[in-house]
Amino acid sequence: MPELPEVETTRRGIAPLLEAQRIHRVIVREPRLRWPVPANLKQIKGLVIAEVSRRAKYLLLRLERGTVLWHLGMSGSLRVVPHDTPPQTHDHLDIELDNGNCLRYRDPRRFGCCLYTQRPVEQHRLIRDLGPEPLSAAFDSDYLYQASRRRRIHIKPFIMNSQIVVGVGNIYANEALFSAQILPGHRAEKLSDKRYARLVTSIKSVLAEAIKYGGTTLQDFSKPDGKPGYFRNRLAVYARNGLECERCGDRIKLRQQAQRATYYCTGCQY
DNA sequence: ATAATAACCTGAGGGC
DNA sequence: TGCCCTCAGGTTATTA
Repeated sequence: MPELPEVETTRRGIAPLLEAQRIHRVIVREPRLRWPVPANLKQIKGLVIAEVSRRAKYLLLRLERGTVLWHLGMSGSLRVVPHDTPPQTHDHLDIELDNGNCLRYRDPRRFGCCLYTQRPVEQHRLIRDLGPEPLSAAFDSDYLYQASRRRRIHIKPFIMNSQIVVGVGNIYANEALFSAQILPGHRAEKLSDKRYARLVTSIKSVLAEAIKYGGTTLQDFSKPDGKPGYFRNRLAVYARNGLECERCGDRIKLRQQAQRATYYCTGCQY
């Protein structure tokens, strides 16, 4: 499900309800996630949540001691509800707070994970080798151009590689390449520095715009308040195959690329 | 080292 | 109504 805008939308929704709150207890109904929910998660009982931050698509609950790393996988979502709210199917995990609320995790496909580490989270194996944040100054055209040299991989899976840049999933890779007018099947090494400058600008603007609209709701995703994200109405190519391109009027095409649906316009992407 | 593929899961939707 | 097939927002592990 969630790409960076959906995770950031989730973070903004739950942070004010969690920060400065003390954890009352942890309830694990289904430990079989992407990685099994570890026994040490129970150790967070009694700790105060200092800050809810984000790195890539990971939500980080920074506690007074240690950090909870939370990934929503393809179908995960988080909401804050009164702790006596009856859990529904696929509500796998609750973090109850002293104030009577609980942070509830739902994830039908169980591709997400919830881990706890007391070591500096930057050194965690899931975090350590990640590329720069796409909305940071470190992600610029010079960086991306240099990273692309002697890379024969197609540009679309290249920008979806979290070691190159984080947070760009299938929806926004399609949208950013359309915005930059770059065909997704080009080899990364073939594109000029000038075209990378356009691509970097497009990635930043598409992600920032999607955050502004609260993310994209296709099926599972909803914001922590239960409402959908409205960026779906602003998608230019994703899930629009056969429809007219808003820029040139050609029909949007669909093909498979690295096992993912790729939407593009041969009229104006080149 | 890099790139392509398989795998992990459940649910929704379409065709018959 | 039900069965079978395909597909879905991610990432890691395995293979070439």
